[in-house]
Amino acid sequence: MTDRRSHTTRINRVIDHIDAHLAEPLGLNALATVAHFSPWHFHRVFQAFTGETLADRVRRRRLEVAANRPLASPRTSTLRIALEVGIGSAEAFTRAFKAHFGVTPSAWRRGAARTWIERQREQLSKIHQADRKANQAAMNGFLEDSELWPRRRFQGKRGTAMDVTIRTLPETRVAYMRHVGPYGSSSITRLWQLFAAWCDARGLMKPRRMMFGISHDSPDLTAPEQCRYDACVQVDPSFVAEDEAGVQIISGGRYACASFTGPPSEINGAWMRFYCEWLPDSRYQADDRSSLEVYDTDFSIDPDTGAFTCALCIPIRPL
DNA sequence: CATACAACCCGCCAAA
DNA sequence: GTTTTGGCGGGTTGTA
Repeated sequence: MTDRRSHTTRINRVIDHIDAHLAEPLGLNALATVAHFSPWHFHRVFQAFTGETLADRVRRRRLEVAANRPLASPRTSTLRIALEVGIGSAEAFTRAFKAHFGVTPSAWRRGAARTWIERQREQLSKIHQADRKANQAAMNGFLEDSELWPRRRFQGKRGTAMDVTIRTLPETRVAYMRHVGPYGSSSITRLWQLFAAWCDARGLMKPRRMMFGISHDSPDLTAPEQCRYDACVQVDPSFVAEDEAGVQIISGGRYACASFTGPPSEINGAWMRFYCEWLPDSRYQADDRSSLEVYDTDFSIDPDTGAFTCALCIPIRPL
C-alpha cells in the first residue's frame, strides 16, 4: 500500500521518459536506471503497477504515436515514421502495427483509421453513459466537501461558436497527481478533489496558482483504461517531488486555445468539438505535445451547477 | 534479489 | 519504388 505509493513517482518518471525519448533505444536496463531499480526488480514492479510489460508499453506508445502521424501528414513514408518513433525497420513496423491495430499501416491510412476511431468513441460514450450518476455524485461531493475554490454564479451563457486564439504558453514546472482511466469520467473529478486537498496541505492553494489538466493520450487511439490525465499545479524550482505527486515540465510553445464554460460533464464534448470541428478547418495540425486544460488564477465554481471556466489548449504547428 | 532457460521479437535478406 | 510477407539467426525479454 505505502509501497505502491512510494513507487508511483519513480514509475511515472519512467513512463514520462518513454514518451519523451521514443526515438531512442528504450531497453530494460536503460529504463531501470532511470527508475533507480535493478532491472529484474524493476520489471516486476512496473508490471504490477501498470498491468503491462515494459517492452509492451514501449511498443504500444511507439505504435500509438506512429498511428497518429500519417493522419496529419500522409506524404511521409511509413519507413520514415517507423524510424521517427524508434522502430528500427519497416518490417518490424508493419508486423507490430498489424498485431496492435489489426490492419497494416497502409490500410490504416486508406480509411481503417476511421473505423478504429469510431469504435473508440462508441466505447467511450458507453462508459460515460454508465458513469453518469457517479459523475454527478462526484461533482456534488466535490462542491460540498471543498471550500478551497472561490464560488461564483455563472449566468446561463452556453457555449455557442467557439472563439479560438493562438497563444504561446511558457514552459511551466508543475507538481502533478496522475489518474489513468477514461477521460471525462467521475474518477477525474475525484482526482481533482484529492489533489486540491494535497495542494492545500502544502500551501499551494491559498495564493492562487496556475493549474492545469494534462491529457497525455489521444482517446481516439489509446484504450480508455490506459489514458493518462494529470492534475497539476505550478510550483517553484525548489519544490521537490513527494510520494503521491511527481514533478514534470509542461512544454511551452504554440497552442490553440478555446474558452470553455460549463460543468465537468460537458468538458469532454467541448474537447471533441474542438478537435473535430475547429482543428481540421484550421491552418494548423496537432503536434506531439500533450493537450492542456488551463485553469487561471481567478478560477471559480458555480455552487449550483458545478460550472467553471477554463481554456482548452491544443499544441499546434503550422500545416 | 539472481540465475537460467524458453519464447518471443527485432533486424536482415529475399521476394511477391 | 513502396509496402507487405516469409524465413531465419541472434539478442532480449518474461518467468520459473
